Amino acid sequence: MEFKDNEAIYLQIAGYVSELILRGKWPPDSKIPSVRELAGDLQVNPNTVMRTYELLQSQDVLYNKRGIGFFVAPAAVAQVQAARRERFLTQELPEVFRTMLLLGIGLPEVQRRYEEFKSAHPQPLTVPS
Amino acid sequence: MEFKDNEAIYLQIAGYVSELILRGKWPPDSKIPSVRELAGDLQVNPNTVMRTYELLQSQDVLYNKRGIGFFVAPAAVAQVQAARRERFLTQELPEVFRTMLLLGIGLPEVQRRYEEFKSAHPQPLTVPS
Amino acid sequence: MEFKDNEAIYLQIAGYVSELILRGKWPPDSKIPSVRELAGDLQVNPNTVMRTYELLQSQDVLYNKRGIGFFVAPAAVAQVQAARRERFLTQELPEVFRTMLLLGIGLPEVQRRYEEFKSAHPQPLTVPS
Amino acid sequence: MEFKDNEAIYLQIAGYVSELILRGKWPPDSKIPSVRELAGDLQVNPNTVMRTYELLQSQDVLYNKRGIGFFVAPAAVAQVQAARRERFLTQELPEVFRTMLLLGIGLPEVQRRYEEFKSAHPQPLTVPS
DNA sequence: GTGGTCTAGACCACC
DNA sequence: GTGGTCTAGACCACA
Repeated sequence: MEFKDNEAIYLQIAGYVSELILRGKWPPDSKIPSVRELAGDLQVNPNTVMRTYELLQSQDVLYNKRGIGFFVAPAAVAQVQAARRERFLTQELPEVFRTMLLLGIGLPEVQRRYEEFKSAHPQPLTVPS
Repeated sequence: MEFKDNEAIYLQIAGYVSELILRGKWPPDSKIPSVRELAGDLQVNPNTVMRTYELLQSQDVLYNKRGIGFFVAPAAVAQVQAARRERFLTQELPEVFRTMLLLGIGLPEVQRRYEEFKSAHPQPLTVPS
Repeated sequence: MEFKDNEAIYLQIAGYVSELILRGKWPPDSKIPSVRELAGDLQVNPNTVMRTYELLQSQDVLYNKRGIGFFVAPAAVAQVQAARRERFLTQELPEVFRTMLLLGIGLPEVQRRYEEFKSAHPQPLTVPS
Repeated sequence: MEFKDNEAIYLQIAGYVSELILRGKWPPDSKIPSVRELAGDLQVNPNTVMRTYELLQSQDVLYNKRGIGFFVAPAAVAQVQAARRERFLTQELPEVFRTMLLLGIGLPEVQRRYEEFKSAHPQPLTVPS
């Protein structure tokens, strides 16, 4: 995994973990990789992963069994999805619209690129049924 | 001007200045406010504005005449616009599409909100003729 | 390290750092002294060193790992050397030639002094094998 | 005349004036352009030219007749030439040698370029007899 | 520990 | 008046 330079690594990992949960790769109540394991995989300091897990725990996305590990909270999917959706619709989309108007990019152009994008990324982003 | 807490002030000012240039409020080759002046207006330390101007100068958005002040680079508008557009189309839009697919939000929903947004923000983003 | 009075300290430090890299004292991908450490060694304010590192980072001579420190960019040597060579051959040398013609100083004189210089400065400028 | 950004304009003008004197374009005891005139030609603030003239006057390169103008000092040529030569041999040349060793550029290469330079710039740099 | 940002204040050269 | 540099000191997020 590559990390961008303008966002804290532990937040980028939080996004990564959230997405795995959202896509069902890490199902509810399943044990997720230990701090050290994930840290090794991602080539980061264990403290950093710890921070991610603590954050997600405080958001009720993960829970923790002492001495055993971290687990996906049952309501995590709904929880994450709702939060993500909220932010997308109220924060990100308006910002996108602002930029479109500023640059003179219209909906048709966006639409075109959307179709393009979809055909390039068939269905890897949905939850396997 | 209010500043967000999660982005460096000098970068927010850079965005602010860039947008003024992009909208034609500060035309090419015109002198822009002095470091101290803008600092006073924005209620920040002159060093902070200085940092913004240095950044924009290194990006060929501003240039400088010794002892006189900072000026808008002639190619700044095109430069800024091209860079902004490039980033939007190749970085931001795909990220938006990813999120849409992830959250199951379709184009119609986006379209609806886009119209809503446009009617709420008439034409404050274009250059006055 | 002594600093000249007619050039900004942070630029002199940049030259100093570049030369250490060029000579292989600070190899590619190696961690360089922290901002505070170098500042202490050179007896300057940390902000000043910070400025140097930022400059060199913007020139792709250094890169940075969050919370860890600054590192020599792998391509730094080639990068620095190429830029330095280019400037020397296209900017500095012609200026020297101009001066020579203006003052009536010929190549033999220069050659003589060059040999003199070399014997006074054995090989302190090459990379130790 | 174009000005570099890394040297004070009044110093660049001083170099320009010195060279004209050195080449005999402005002979000893001749009146040189007024401050305003030269400022107009060079597109700079008269204060800046004034500063140049004051500097050169303090170096006995120019002298001044109140209400009439500035004149080339009789000993100016010798004076300028000596100072220029001194600086070239003791400051500039050693620096050039340092760079050559650092970059691995030998005398033959320099010699080659010197001949090239000379043939490209026939004799425009000598004093007309 | 690391970098990153900001402030306050100073001094300077320059136009 | 302008920018440019430097210091001292503070606070913060991050690894």
